[in-house]
Amino acid sequence: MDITTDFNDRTVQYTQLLNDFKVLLKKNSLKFTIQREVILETLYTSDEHLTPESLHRLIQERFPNLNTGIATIYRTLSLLEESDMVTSLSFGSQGKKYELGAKNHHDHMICTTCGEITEFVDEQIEARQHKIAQELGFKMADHSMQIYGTCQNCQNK
Amino acid sequence: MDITTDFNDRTVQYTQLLNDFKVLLKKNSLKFTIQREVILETLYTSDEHLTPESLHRLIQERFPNLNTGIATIYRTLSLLEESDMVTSLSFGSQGKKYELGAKNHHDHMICTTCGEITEFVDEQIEARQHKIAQELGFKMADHSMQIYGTCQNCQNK
DNA sequence: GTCGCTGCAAAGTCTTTGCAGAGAG
DNA sequence: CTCTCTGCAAAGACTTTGCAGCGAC
Repeated sequence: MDITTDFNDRTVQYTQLLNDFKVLLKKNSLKFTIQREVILETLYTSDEHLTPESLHRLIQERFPNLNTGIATIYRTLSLLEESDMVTSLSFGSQGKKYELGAKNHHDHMICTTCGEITEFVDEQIEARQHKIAQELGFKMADHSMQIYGTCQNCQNK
Repeated sequence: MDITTDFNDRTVQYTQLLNDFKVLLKKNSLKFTIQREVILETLYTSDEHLTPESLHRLIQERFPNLNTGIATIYRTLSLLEESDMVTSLSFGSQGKKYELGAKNHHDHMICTTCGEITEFVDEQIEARQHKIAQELGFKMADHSMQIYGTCQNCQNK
């Protein structure tokens, strides 16, 4: 794949995302602040699934003079989750982790030894899920699937 | 199906479960107490997915003179979860819910309006999950899948 | 200028822990 | 008898909230 194209795609995607966010804010008479942008941007930049705390730490590192409070992280994550711009994932005692929902839909394979999360999608499963919801009379809004196990790395240790 | 057989099946199942629990305790030099039995038995009896708090309330109602403390509920649930006798399910801000793992494996369809949980199993999905784990080099230990939506009841309101 | 937003610290909630007496093995 | 359990209350961890000043619009 051509690198320039790839870069452009990524840029366009973030611009798009940021724009969606601004529209969302305006629609609800909310304000676009530097803290909110930084949170969205950091979620976008990071490939990790972040806890409120790790997101906070990351933002403090990247923008030390902004001095963002943890309360703002919580408030913004709630806002983003309510608006379906981010989704959260919680498992075990490791707490709640957040990721941008704007990325393509995918499921998660979680290593219970090291905590690593691998993403995947399977069309067959997606199709069955829709069918099952229909059969049970549910109006399906969303779904999540996690497979737990030991990753290749940890198996070798 | 014959009712007597059904009753026997259920009885045997619980006896079996209780026995597994006793073996587990003995193996770890832990003691079999009335509180632990009551917790296991209440989990078995209840068809619901219980939070520590609702389990506690239920036990207080069923055995008022036992005066079981919430700390014991937490301690026993952790013990049971570590030993894979119960599994937990967490979603949204509604906290963590527990269910006996001894029941047959199944996935969950969750109504985000009323919180109702419906169980289901789909062989095709089960099979694909194993295949995917294998392809990604994971040694699969467990998995969970949730479909979120609106149940028939809530759609009609 | 107005009104929502932010950081701070205090307050909540949920869960875990220390302890002294009770109870299982 | 010994050593684990239990209930209680205190401590912790995580999250939310009230407030006064700040900043977007």
